[in-house]
Amino acid sequence: MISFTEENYLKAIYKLIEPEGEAVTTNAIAEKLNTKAASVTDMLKKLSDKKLINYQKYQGVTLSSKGKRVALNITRKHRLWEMFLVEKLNFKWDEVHDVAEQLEHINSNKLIEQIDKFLNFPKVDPHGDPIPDTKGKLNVPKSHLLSTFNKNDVCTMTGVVDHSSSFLQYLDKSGIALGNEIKIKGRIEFDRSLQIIINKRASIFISNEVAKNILAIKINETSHRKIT
Amino acid sequence: MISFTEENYLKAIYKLIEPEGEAVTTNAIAEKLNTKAASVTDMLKKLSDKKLINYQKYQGVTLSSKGKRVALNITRKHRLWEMFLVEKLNFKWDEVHDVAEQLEHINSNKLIEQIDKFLNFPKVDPHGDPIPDTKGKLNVPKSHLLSTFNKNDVCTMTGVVDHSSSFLQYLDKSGIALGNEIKIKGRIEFDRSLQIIINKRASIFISNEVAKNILAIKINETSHRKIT
DNA sequence: ATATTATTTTAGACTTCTCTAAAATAATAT
DNA sequence: ATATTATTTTAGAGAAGTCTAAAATAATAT
Repeated sequence: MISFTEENYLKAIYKLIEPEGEAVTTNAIAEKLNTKAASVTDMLKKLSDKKLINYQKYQGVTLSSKGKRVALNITRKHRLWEMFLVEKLNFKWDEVHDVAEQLEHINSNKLIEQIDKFLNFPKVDPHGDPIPDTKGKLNVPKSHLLSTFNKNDVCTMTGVVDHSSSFLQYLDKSGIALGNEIKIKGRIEFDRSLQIIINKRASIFISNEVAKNILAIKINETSHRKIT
Repeated sequence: MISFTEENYLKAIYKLIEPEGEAVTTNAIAEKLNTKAASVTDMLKKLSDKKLINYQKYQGVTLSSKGKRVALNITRKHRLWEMFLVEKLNFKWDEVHDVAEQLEHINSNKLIEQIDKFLNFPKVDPHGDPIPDTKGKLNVPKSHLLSTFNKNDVCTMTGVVDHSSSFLQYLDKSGIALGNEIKIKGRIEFDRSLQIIINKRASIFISNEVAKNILAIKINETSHRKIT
């Protein structure tokens, strides 16, 4: 049996490992879960005893395959519930996180599979994050930061990096949404802000900071992206 | 803040009080929650300190108005979730209880109000139990045990007393469902079983034990019920 | 009315998860 | 290479909820 708290630790560890694949530190986990390093160490021992993580004192943590399966399953439930809230219950994409955080711990296979079916088996959640399948497979083309595209590139917005309500609400106000076509009109050298055209109509400026938090996939073939 | 466990105690107390309105004993609560009397006593002190119940040593428990409000709110959530599972996710009425038991503790006003709206504001759950409104009001005509009706009475089935899957599955097999018209054809003196006609078509026999677990409302005006 | 039985409460201990403070280890700076 | 700093772990204790065994109270039977 895996407790509510253990599930949260595994999910946090998964999220911290995901981007780079490197072992995660005690402090990083403590910060993510708003708890103290000492509490984390206690829990790491427990998770290690249960073979859910690979852990050696002072050496950081990775997930075992068993732990990864659990983490992906919670992520699957979280993202399906977010989708449900937005698609069926009129929630906005900046309102779903806290509720999904609770719903993800509901334990019923039939329930989550029926939700999946009810939503017609979505591949991504309302923020564009991929929904793992029952086996934990993620099957979505890889996106890139909008900040790495070049002048005249045309792309489709596929996701966000920052999930905070303030950022999501800013995007709403600016008329930037998942699925939009975004064309890079140019970059202002002064502050590295980008001029973009949304859906061939609205032309707006976004800061480089914003561009670094938008994910997209290129449509045309003008040239290659550069690192920022 | 009311914990998960406290919510469960309040709900259990509410359910035990409901039928007769009498103070509830420590042992009754312990049995309902599959726990020990000593644990119950501890929790009763805590709930009493929080003014959620009226409790004096050895004298049994009733709910305070605050406690009743909490209990009704959980009941509301439980029954709305049951309805959701049956109406939208293809659950059978004998499958919903355990999942709803988890879902009822999800804390989000917006969520439960949207579920209510999504279901078009149902008045009763899949077992015919009334769903309290946001204020805790129950607004459904009072039903009676099928065992208390008389020969030639015609009634509509409105609910069940026993909620066990085995009983619900028995009703399914016998073709007895909520909303059915039931006519009392007669009573067999030998074992007090009833012969009934369902929806003017199927004629079957049910034991008095079964009749005591079916709730109904009379349609015609033949005569008056007697106690069993 | 008192003895017996049943119920309820108290006392003390255990589990899970948390914390603070101190000790141990690792990383960094000169 | 060693001193300083930062990170991590250990030790010990607290809160919530549970348990068993024993004590206190209430109910019942004669």
